[in-house]
Amino acid sequence: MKKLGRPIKYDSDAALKAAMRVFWEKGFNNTSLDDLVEVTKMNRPSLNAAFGNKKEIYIKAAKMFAFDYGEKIKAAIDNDDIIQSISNVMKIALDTYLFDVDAALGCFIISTSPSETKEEDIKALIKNLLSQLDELFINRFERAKQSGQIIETTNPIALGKMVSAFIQSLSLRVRSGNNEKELKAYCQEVTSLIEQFTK
Amino acid sequence: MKKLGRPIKYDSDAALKAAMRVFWEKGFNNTSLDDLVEVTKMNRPSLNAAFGNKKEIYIKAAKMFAFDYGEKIKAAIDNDDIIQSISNVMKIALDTYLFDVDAALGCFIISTSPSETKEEDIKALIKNLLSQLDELFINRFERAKQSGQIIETTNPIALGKMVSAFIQSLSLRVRSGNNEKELKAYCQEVTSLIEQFTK
DNA sequence: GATATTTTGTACTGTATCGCACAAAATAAC
DNA sequence: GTTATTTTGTGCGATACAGTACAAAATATC
Repeated sequence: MKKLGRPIKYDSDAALKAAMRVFWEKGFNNTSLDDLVEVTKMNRPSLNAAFGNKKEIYIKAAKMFAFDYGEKIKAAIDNDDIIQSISNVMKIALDTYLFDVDAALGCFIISTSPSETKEEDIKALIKNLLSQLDELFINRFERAKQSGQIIETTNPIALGKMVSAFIQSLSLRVRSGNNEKELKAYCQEVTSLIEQFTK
Repeated sequence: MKKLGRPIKYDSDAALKAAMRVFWEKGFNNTSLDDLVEVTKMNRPSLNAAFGNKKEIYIKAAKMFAFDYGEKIKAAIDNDDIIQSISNVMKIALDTYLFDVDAALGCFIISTSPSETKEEDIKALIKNLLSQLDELFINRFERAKQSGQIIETTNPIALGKMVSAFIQSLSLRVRSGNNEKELKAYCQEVTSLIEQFTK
């Protein structure tokens, strides 16, 4: 059954993706509604009807990023060998942060949210991201310890938070303009360090 | 010899500190010149004459933060015992990031610069901070290895970048609203992890 | 074909903002 | 005391921006 009234012209999902891309590059404040109108190919009232005001669009974009990113990380971490698992994660993170050839944007949230922490709901985005990353890696290292891949004296929680920190630092390194060669070497160093904890 | 003309009313150093405080809390874009006028107790033309335009004020504030922070870290790292050394650094970092009781602002640069990377000179602030932190910790771990405190098979570079990453993550954790208890526990975990690399 | 309903597109309103102009004030030099 | 010089303080001008009002357009229902 079709909807009454004039049909919608825009592709809601593609529009949000495009909005995400601008926010990701320019941040919340440096992105204007005019920018959003341009990249989404929507007009201002439609933007508002579809996603709410500017802050609400930003938050929807951030959540979209976090969800997609989370799915990719979960897929990458799913490997029985702990070293391969972490190595895959670092690779996916770097791919995501580099986004495409021209744009080295880092993590959407780490790059754009901390300057907006006056807004409690934006502040919460960071906290959620960090705790999700922590939990993901901690679980993975607990599994690795149970399967005997990690030496007994190490704390899976500490290891998990270590990888979490490395991945956050990677975002900053990407965003601040490190070149791809440096970044790949960095990921390699992380993996090597974790090998020290394996049997 | 006194200067010609009407005497300057403001305290240049105190004004820049006050400006730094606002930028630190609100970020570059959410801080208005009116805010700066208010906290510095200077008028707009004086602000401009003393520090340049808004972006130049921000950069001067960021450099002031980085310098002061660097000095504090260098003082804290100066301890013959590597564990005590890193423990001191984490404590100083947390103190700096918490700033005072009411304000949990994180690192000035990590909290406010990444959203402004369209400006190359602001982007450079991040890169400089990260490489300074890296270098500081790498040097420290190299010394620790030479003095036989660190086990031979570990790479001082990897350890240095690990602490660097932890300290950056700490900033994000502070900024996103983790409470002091959680944060202190986090610092403790970092220290414990490093003990795994000591003899 | 007429009517109701929903989206579109334009244009506007009100506000916040930055940087600067200009005269008054305060001091040193003469 | 007069003049030159520098800072102060007020206020302006120009711009950018977010959100919305309103009429036109496009479709479903009757």
